[in-house]
This record gives sequence, C-alpha cells and structure tokens, in this order.
Amino acid sequence: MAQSETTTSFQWVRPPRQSRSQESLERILDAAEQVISERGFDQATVAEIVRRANSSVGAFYGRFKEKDALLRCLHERFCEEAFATVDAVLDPERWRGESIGQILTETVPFLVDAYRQRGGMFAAFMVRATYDPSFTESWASVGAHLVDRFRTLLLERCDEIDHPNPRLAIEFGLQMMLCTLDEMALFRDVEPAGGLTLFDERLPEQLATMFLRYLGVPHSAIAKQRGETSETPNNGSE
Amino acid sequence: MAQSETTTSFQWVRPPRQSRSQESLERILDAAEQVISERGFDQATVAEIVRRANSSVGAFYGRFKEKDALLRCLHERFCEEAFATVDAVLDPERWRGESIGQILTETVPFLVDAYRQRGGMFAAFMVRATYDPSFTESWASVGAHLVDRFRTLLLERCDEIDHPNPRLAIEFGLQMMLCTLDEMALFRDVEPAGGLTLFDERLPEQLATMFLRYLGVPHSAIAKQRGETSETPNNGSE
DNA sequence: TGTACATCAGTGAACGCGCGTTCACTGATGTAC
DNA sequence: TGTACATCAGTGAACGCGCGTTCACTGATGTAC
Repeated sequence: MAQSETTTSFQWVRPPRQSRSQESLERILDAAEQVISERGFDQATVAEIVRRANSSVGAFYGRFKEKDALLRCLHERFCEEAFATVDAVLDPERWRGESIGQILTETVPFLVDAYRQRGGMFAAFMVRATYDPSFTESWASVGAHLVDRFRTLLLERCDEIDHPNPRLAIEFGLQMMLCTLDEMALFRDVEPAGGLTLFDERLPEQLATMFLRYLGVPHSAIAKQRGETSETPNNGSE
Repeated sequence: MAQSETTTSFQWVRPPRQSRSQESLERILDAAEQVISERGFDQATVAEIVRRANSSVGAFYGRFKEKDALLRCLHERFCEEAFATVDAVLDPERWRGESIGQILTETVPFLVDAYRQRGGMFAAFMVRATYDPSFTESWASVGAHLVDRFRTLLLERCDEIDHPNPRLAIEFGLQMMLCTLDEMALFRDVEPAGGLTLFDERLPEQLATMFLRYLGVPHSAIAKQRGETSETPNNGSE
C-alpha cells in the first residue's frame, strides 16, 4: 500500500529543486485528488484546485506542462501504489497453508474497501481510460498482476476447485468481481435507487460467495473456515 | 424491443409540424447516436452532429433548447425501448414450463448481445449518470423492472435454488452480471490488454454459469437442458 | 559575514481557443379569399 | 387557380462564455568571492 519515496518517479512533473516547492506540489496533488474525486477530471478546474491548495495557477504550470499532465501524474502514482498493494496482499508466502475459502473471504472485503476509499479516483481514471488507451494500458498491467497472483494462489489449490476449466473460471470470476467493484466506484455517490444492491453491506460477503460457488469450492470447505457465517440463513425475505 | 410510434413522447424536443422537419429531426437523432457512440457526449460537438446529418446548427436549435436536451431525448427513447424489451423478453408467459437453467442460458446471451450492439450509448449514458441523478433515476427504473421480472421468474422456480437467501442471491447475481455488461460497454473499443476476458466469446456462457452456480442450481439440471455444452471440458490450459 | 548575482518559485491579470448558442436573413409550406 | 400573407424550417456567420494557458513581474533561496 505504501510505496518507498525513492522509487516514485514523477514522469509528468518538472521535479522541484527546493523543499518549498516540493511541499506546494504535494498540496496541489492532494487538492487535485479531492476536487477530481468530487467532480471528475473535466469538471475540476485548475483554478479550483490551486485555490484549495493555497497555491496559484502559475505555480501549477511551473510544475505541470498542462492540465493533462496532472492526471497522468496522479494515475502513475495510483498505479504504482495499487501494484505494490497487490504484490503485498497476494504474496504467496502470506497465504501458505490457507484454503481458497480463507483467501477469498479475506481478500475480497479488502478489495471492496480499497475501492470504496478511493472510489473517486477509480471513477476518474476509468472515465478517462474509456477513450485514452495510455490510461487503459498502465491500469491493465496492474490488473494483469492481480490476476497473475490470484491465479497462482488458486491454481495451487486446484483440488478444491470443481470447474471444468479452473483457469478460465478464476479469470472470469475475478473479472466479474472487478467489474462490480468498478461500477461501485463509478456510482459511489448516487443513492441506490430501485432496489439495486451495490452498496449493501453484504456485498463483500456475497461477492466472495459468488466466486467460491462459481469455482465449485464445496460449501463445507467454505463454512468450516469462518464459523458458518459465510451464508446468511435468512430465506426469501428482504 | 420495438416501440409503438404513438407512445414515444419527446419531452425534450419542440415537436415538428411538417414532415420535412420530422425527417430532419430523425437524421439528427441518428447522427447524434453515431457521433456520441464514437466519442462520448462531451466530445461530440453540435457542429459535427449536424454535419453528419446534412443539417445545420440552426435546425438543431430549432428542435432542441440546448445541447443537453439532445442527450435527454436520446436517453428517454433509449429507456423506453429498454423497458419494453425487458417487458417482452422476461414475460412470465413466455417462460412457462421452462427451468431456471433454460431461462438463463437463453436470456443472458441475449443481454450480452443487446449491450454489445448499443455499447456506445450505454457508455455515454453511464458516464453522464455518474454525476447527473436524473439520468440515474430513469435508468434505475429500467433496472428495477428487469430485477422484478427476473425475481418473479426465478422465485417461482425456488425449488431449483440452493442458496440460504434466494431473493438476495437473485438480486446480487443480477447486479454482478449487469456490472460486467456495463463495463463491457464502457470499454468496448479498447483492445483487451493483460489477459482480461471481457470480450471473450465464452463470456455469455460463463456469466450464465456463474449465476447458476451462485444460485446453487444443480449442475445436472443445467446440463440436461442444453446437451452438456454448459461447462466446457478443457481443464487448466488456456 | 556581507554583497552581488543567478536561479528557483510563485503571483494573478490578461489572453485566446473551442464550442455552445444566437440571430438576422432566406426559402418552403400552408391558409384565406 | 391565383395572389397575399403567416408561419414553419433551415442557414451559417458572429457572438460570447468558460476555462486552460501564458507572461511580465515580485519575492525567496542558493552560490561565489
């Protein structure tokens, strides 16, 4: 999750020479994340960002060649953090001896949480990635790493899986899960109209259940790991 | 799918008095769908739309109060069509005597197809709904209808379901499926980088499988409906 | 330690581009008698 | 069937707003001697 300061390369910024401007750059980046999270990149004006950062337009353009460079910079930072997080959380060592049920019932809620916390940035980057391949690519490499790691973890436990094509199931299952999280981020601040359940507290639990059942992991194997709470016994009613 | 002409109410347009302008309006709407599908609403300029429609800016503003009214008009039409489609496709009469397996293995590919065909418009409306509640609402009512219809169909066949809370499972399952389709529409024209599988031809099949397994419909019940092709027997390799 | 100068950093008014919107005008269609 | 007039529809150059970007200037920090 955290990333060592030294490796963070700001490819899109003129690097600052004085600590003063280092601080002002950080204030601008923080303010930018705020405004972009609230309004999206296009509706986030440079004027508003620098106002919140207690900075000025000139200072902004002293660091960034153009407004777009700001988003690229934030995206780069974001991808690096996400990559490092995936790397740490899905480290095979960390899960040695644990079952698929355990892995998913712990990692899925973590993912949901991560998406919830940075929903605004997920949304902004997604909207941009819609028409800008450069954003798609760097994010895809994070996704690829996540899929790789999960694939390794789960295929090692292949005997728990009952699906004619476990590898395919792992990939599709992850894909569906990530799509659900993406949409949660995209619509993070619209009230849940029409009985849809993206913001229901049971989402992480049901996402994990969906994935486990899709993979064909036996219920008994799931339940025994987490004290029977995996499947809420509440038949039929809302 | 089709919608009777008489009930289509163009709330956002000045209704035309002459057949000439009726035609020009339709040309504008068609051109608008084209351009918006390609570029998204914000990047679609009025000038480009009227150019493609062989019309003029003035003609455009003769029909629409402002550019925004165009999107509302298209959205209204879109929602009406979608609602009618859901209504027809998920009509309980139509599925009398069919199993859950049959229902899903037929309706899911249909949904995938519908999303693929109008991906551009789905994407444009989704991006807008991200920050404009009025768009969220009318689309949510279509979603609510779809959920209603599916809930009715599947709960009637409750005995096929093995999930502690069938109603919840139906809602969450649909939600995950729709999220996956939404994202497919959103990224419809980015090449599938990093081994992700949203555009894989097996998507409809695996979406249905996911849903069925999540609901806990027995495999035997699925396979027998569709001649064993439900689960591709290809273990481990890509 | 002090002075002179170069570079870095920051300021915000002014500029200008892109694109939505208006408007004065032309032509087409419909209606009255 | 023809003429006069009203309304509808369409045209595209011109306007103007919003917002990204520039630029002339001020002040702060660092360096040389």
